[in-house]
Amino acid sequence: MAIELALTRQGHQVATAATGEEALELWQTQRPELVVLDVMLPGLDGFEVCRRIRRTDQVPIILLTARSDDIDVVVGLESGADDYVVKPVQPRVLDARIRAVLRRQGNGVADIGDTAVFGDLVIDRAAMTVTRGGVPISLTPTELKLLVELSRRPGQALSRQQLLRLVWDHDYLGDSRLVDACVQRLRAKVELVPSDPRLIRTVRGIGYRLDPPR
Amino acid sequence: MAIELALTRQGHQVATAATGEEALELWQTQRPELVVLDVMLPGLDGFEVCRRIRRTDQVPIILLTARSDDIDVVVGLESGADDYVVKPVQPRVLDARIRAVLRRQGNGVADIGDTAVFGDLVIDRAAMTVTRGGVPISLTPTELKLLVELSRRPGQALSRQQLLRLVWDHDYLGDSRLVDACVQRLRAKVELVPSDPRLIRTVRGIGYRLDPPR
DNA sequence: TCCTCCCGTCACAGCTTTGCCACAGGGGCC
DNA sequence: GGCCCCTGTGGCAAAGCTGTGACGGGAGGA
Repeated sequence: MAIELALTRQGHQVATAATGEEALELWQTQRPELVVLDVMLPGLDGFEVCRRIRRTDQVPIILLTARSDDIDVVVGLESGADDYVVKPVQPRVLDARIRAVLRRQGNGVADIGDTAVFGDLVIDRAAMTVTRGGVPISLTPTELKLLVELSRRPGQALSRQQLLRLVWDHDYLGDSRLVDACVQRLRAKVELVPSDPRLIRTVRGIGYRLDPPR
Repeated sequence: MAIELALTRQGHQVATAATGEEALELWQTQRPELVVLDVMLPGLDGFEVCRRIRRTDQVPIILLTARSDDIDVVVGLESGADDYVVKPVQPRVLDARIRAVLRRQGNGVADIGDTAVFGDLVIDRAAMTVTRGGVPISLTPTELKLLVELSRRPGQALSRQQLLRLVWDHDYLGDSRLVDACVQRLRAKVELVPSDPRLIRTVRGIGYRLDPPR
């Protein structure tokens, strides 16, 4: 069938079933990475196959069908399918949808969300946690905010005034050791050798910069 | 807009942006569970917004558009979107697709279907029950809602304001001990040692976070 | 070499933030 | 109508964070 050919061309390994029962058997024996199911199958229809697979397995399922009724889409998705595609479909569209589903599947556990990595320093901006070599570092709110702002602009020198505005949210114009003091406290917790900072570098006459390693 | 209304009716909490820039800002401040993006936006278009969000965040994104060109679908999905829906769309179809994407998103550690597991704490969001070590814990409606919202974003720090919006549904700007009080009551029931919380962690200067164990 | 800024460092006092508690109003259920 | 549970508020104390000013050292320029 045309779809099988197209998927094979796109580099997927494909096994095909002619009936719903056959599909279930294939799924059990082959344990595929992803299932593409036509709804109109002899024997068990696609919805039913989908539901049976879902009873025990979280394998990604894409329903494929010529029926484009809204109600079918809803029923299909509520049977546990991950996507519902209406035929006719361009091979590359199907491929894109397959990859979207697989992509989502891929990062199930170690979800690298809003995270920045500098050497062995990991800044998780979603959890608002910082670890070095996997060991959590306890930072105060201001230190954390400062580090986050620096990490948003890696390798870019930020003036004290910019930092005051970003972190402290006030336009200080006078001379102040405020930023320096906070940077010092941050270095004490974050740098391996605080007296020889490798991450938070001083830019003389300007301010500070968070260096990406190497 | 019609879609917002429909989604609200379906029980979702909705925040709307008029431009791409606004969307990015909303995403950053509100940390939604899912983003629905129209491709045709003034300013940055949906593809670009999608790509920018994807640089740092794995939040589910559904692209919504009147353009049904195959190439658009492919471009959209390759921008990192999880689904691509062509307008006009029936509200319940959109809802089904939203729920499919959310279901697919293996949220955190041992999230089976609508159940979240944190150590020996099991939150069944379908049954709206919570057990610890198999023993049911009786929570008040507000406590339950708070725990559910936290469990939907495991490991992510949520500000008091975000929690007020999610759980209490009001935009409080002033200082309030409301969230703290509820967290304290929740901890008393949920934590093994309430004075040394392991699940609901305080993020000083921010708010709270539900930690996935280890 | 010397001088001049600029930056690192430190300690402390004030203040913000949070945990905890008690209480009263209100809503729901009998 | 009465009772009970839930919920929001205010207060209090403790913990911990933060900003400031002074001082010394070091880097860079003359």
